[in-house]
Amino acid sequence: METTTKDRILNTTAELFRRYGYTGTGMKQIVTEARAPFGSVYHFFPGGKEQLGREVIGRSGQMYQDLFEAIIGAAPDVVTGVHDLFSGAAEVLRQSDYADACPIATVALEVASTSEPLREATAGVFESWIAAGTARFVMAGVDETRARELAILLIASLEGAFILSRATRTTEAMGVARVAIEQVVRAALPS
Amino acid sequence: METTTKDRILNTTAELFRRYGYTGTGMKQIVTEARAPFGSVYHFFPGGKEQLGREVIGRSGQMYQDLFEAIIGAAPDVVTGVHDLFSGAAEVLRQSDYADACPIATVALEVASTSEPLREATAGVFESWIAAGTARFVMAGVDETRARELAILLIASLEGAFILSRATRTTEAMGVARVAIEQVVRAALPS
DNA sequence: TGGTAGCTAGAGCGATCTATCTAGGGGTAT
DNA sequence: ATACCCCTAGATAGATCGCTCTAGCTACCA
Repeated sequence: METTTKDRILNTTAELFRRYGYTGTGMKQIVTEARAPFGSVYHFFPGGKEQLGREVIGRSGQMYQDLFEAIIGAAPDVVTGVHDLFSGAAEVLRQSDYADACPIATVALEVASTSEPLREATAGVFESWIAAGTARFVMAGVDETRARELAILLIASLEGAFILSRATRTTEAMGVARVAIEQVVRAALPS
Repeated sequence: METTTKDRILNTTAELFRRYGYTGTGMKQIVTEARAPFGSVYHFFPGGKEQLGREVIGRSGQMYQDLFEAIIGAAPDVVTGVHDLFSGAAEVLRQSDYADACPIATVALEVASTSEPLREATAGVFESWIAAGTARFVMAGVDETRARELAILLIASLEGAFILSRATRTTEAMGVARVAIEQVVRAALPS
């Protein structure tokens, strides 16, 4: 696992973006942390920091989508799945001393008005998360339109709870969001 | 209005933070945009960028809280107030070409793991927003514990919807969050 | 009129930023 | 062995970062 230099660069950059954001993460910092030679970064990513950013955003987005689907897939029903999702997020926050939250949100807010390619990359991730969530709710018997609304609400609440939790160093918001979304989802399921 | 140099610096910095974040905003950029001499920034804020950041966070937090209270205060009931709040946010997003969202969220995510004083400043803002929201729901007849949960859920959903809206350049998430929170609040009110 | 405080004004310092450059190592194919 | 290519390696350029410094302007008071 992670034997190649390129993989080390991608993984390290993803972790640094999650904690310090896009502008807050330097190329020097990336190569140092990844134990990679400086020249290798521009060999693998000739488009520079922006190209590296695009690939990291896409990769992190896919990895988190896989994680979401694994968590919800392992649960006996979709309400329990939602519960496990928020509980898992709270657990990661606590274990990382409130450093590791969503790998996309920070970058998304930073680049929304500065880099159109990066903004599109974050939008693509959110769209695919929404699509995945919609599919899961449809599978549980919710009609398409309502399913998409539930998916958007779930993701928005999760992201918002991440912000409040990281700022206050508390999982209170994550717990509140969990209970609320559980109830909304339960009410939307066919009886 | 905004006659003094100090006020111009504070207002300009607040606007730049909202669009480009904390690390993405430079001191040179601030003085240029504010048409202020460079020395004045360090005259008024001897603590440098961090002190300026703290004051801007506190000020923006207070201004937005006043705005929230004005919007909700002008509404005939609290559900309509919630409606107007989300609608207003969507309107500002559209009018600013999805540049102007929450002035605190971007900075909060950026500094959470890099500057403890700034992190505390953002936490203080969120706490006071939660307190204000809680008070409003209590006034509408909701018991204290549930009122705080509603306030947290409201703020988290709003912040999350800001992220999705800015990234996708759509107000869909803001609309979905609006309807959902309206219903949750309505259900929590005494009948 | 001279002194003082508050603010303006911007040159410039050291550090750090992203990115480019050249040079060389190491494996594979011929 | 030789040629070739992928990748390593890091010095360094040029711009920008936050910040410090000195000097001067303006208004008010003695």
